Amino acid sequence: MNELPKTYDAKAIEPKWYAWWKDHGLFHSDATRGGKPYSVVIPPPNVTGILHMGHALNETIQDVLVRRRRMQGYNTVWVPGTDHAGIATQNVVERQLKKEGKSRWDLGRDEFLKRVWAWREQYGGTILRQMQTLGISCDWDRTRFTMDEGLSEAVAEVFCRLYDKKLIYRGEYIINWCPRCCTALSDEESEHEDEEGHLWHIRYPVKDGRAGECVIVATTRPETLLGDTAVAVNPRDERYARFRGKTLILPLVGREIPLIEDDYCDPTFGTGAVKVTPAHDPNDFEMGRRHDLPVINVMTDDAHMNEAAGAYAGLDRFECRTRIVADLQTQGFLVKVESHRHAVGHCYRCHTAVEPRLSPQWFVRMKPLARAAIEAAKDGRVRFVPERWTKVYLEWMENIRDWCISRQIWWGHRIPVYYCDNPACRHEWAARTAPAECPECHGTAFHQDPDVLDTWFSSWLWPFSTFGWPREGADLSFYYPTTDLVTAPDIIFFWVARMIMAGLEFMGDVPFRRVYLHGTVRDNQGRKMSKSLGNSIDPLDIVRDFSADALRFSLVALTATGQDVYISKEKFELGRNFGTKLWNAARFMQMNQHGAAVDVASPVFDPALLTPDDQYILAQLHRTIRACDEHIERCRFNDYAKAVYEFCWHEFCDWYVEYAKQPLNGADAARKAEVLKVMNYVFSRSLCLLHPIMPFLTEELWHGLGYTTIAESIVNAPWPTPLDDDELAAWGVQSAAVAYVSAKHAAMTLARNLRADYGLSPAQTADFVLRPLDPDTAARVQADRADYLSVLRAASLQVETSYTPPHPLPSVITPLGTLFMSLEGHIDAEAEKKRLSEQIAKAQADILGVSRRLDNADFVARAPAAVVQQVRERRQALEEKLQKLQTLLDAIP
RNA sequence: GGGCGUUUAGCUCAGUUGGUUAGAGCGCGUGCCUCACAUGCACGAGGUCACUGGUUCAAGUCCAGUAACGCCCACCA
Repeated sequence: MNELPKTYDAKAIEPKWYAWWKDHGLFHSDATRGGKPYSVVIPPPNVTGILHMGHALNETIQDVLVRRRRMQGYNTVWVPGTDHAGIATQNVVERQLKKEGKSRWDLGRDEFLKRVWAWREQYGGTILRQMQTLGISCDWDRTRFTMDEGLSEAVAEVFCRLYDKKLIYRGEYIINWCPRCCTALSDEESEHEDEEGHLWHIRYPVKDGRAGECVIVATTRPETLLGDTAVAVNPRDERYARFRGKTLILPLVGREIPLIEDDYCDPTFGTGAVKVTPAHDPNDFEMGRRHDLPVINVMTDDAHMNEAAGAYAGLDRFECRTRIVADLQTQGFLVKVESHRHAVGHCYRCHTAVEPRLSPQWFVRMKPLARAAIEAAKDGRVRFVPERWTKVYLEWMENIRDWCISRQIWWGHRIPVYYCDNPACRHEWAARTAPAECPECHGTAFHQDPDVLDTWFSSWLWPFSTFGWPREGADLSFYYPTTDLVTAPDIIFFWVARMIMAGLEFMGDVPFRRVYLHGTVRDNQGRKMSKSLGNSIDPLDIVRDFSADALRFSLVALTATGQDVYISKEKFELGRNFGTKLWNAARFMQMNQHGAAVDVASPVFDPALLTPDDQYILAQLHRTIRACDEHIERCRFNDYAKAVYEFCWHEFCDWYVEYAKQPLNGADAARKAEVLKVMNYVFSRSLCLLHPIMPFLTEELWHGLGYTTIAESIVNAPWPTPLDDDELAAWGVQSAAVAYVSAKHAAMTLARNLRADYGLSPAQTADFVLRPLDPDTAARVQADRADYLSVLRAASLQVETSYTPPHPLPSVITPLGTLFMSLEGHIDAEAEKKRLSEQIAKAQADILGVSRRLDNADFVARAPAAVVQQVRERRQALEEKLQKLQTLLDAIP
């Protein structure tokens, strides 16, 4: 047992313990050891990611759950890893290339991929290292990457199974296209944002019509008119009845296009006439199909106008828009411009405005997969916390659309589909491993699909691919399904929902039993933390300036279940100060036991030596253990943190340690030993309760105070078991001790106030033994703060009624009574009579109010018995108080 | 256009299945460098629980409506 230094040096201690934990394999998991499984997979951060507050919150919560289960003796596994993050990572490396003046095309596919892997080798471990400074207890031996061999095997397996079941198909549809990343996106990857745009009203002349005869259409994207192949109106729209079957002339282009009728058109919006551009709008595409319209794509991959745009070819889409509007204006086609607020999709990776575009892509048919996933949420096999997310999940599931899974990038799992190049064969097939020949014609001339899969196509397998699927094994059968998933709600569709579908489809069971969705970390103004806003707080800065424990404690304590949390740097003082407090409490204990061994593993208390204060702290400890268990079970982590905080600080340090100073400095060796026993028992269990939130500090104190007799590391120390009142009574802990101490506290407060306010000497108030006051002082008290008298009476009543000493105790009642009487002897009889009368009136009114409730048959019949009992007790207390007041009043001459 | 969340002390927020006198941290005021801790100790001030109506013996809590702020979803050009 080394002496603890005066200050806690987190910067040295935290890395020390983390290395020690890893060296001792304390986070290692082994399915073959059996027991009750508790398993969690981390939401894999992007391999390009750097640690931010969201990660810190997310991972701290998981660590709390995992560490507690480990202490409870579960066979615990927590799988860490990273996601290859297709587009994001490719973007990073492309930016790097750009600095060298090159593009990925200059390198070619193979060379480029080598560069990405090299990048990943060099920087890909960054976030994992950063995560370790938080102290999280993942089993690092299991670290996975979504492009590891095994996980890639899982991806190919899943693709082929779905392909064979015809749940994967290829087709030409309008998809969300990011012109900057040059790839298709899924619907979820296109983020809608309201923008202040315009609605341009454009005149489309009627062919061979009367002079000036035209149909006016309204559009938000005038540049797409170059690809128009029709104008549509609602068949019931009388305004356009006379144009039925006519042909219109496309402005600026001169192309002849038909006027068609389609129910899609809403006569109340705009002019009721819609320009139809099948290659650039999903609705227009559908209309084009219904009416067999030609499809004209007018844009290139990077959203410039192509040859089909004629004179506008080569222009950027927005430049083109400006030009088109100007030309329409000068040529008299522009009728008017309205401002118009509408939602525009943006790429979730680079925020470029998405261009709806006709393109051949791969899709997963989702409805068949969704069915089981809907059931699983409805029948509770998967539970969401907070529960409201169930509805959000179901809403999405029930309206699910097919998932566009192909991406026109290079970094990712390449689509395992092959095309035979033999012109006579042209066979297409999916294969788990690279084929040697075409299975149809046995030719060796074939090529693989150039696209890669959406990065989420590997993430949705994470809960079982990380345990070795598709291969069978002890890990998979023992740890799957995982127990809890902890994540933020923004990936509920991207990831959570899809994992549930994949788990049910490929494993036949849900991937996790419970999903806890925590809030978003925001800055003090409620804005999302982001680099561009410059408002982000780097968790590593907090670790440096405070400590990882302080970071963790503050985050957990400030985050109410599922609510967003607003953070500023000062808020981490909460955790730091708490850590300091505990550190000092430990130092105090160490100073007082002088290296003596204290039995903390299984102490036996002597009921004859336990004072009410000892009993009180023991009772409160067990109350706290119970509260912690309950709060963690219900994902109320802030309540859990506050329960430990409140107990350790205000009950243990402020009350018990202060109380203990007397016996510790006293001559009674037996008492002293007993107090140390109580203290160490309480403190060691408190450290256990706190360990899931503050792992480093608790480990340091565990060793510093010699608690290694319980367990070599607090990581494996047994989680405390709460004792109920009967069990505590067997130890000599009376439940009435709690009432006694709260009354004593009230009495002490009064005594201190009197001392402070009226200059009473310590001798007069020490141990509550008050000498009779001299008349002058008593008069001053009376004149200044007469209300003390009534407070004193209330306190003395409380003491008298709330505690029956189990054995002789330093009396609280008698000294208070002495104090009371000493003041009583020097009061103005008339004023006191008036005061007492007022008090009596108040008490009577209170009794009346309480009685009214008790006289109410409905209340007695319908309120819970415990509540009625409470009210009865209150009435009785009030009546006793009234009686005492009456006695006092009568005593005044 | 749908759905959800929030509104409680000067600030940031807790408040569980309705139940005795609505809590915490920070800040503020007063007194303390008391031999674990000034990153501290003790005491204290501060609240018509957004508004309106309803249900109930009882409402911060449940219901309906209103307002403000925020978030998510959505193929009205």
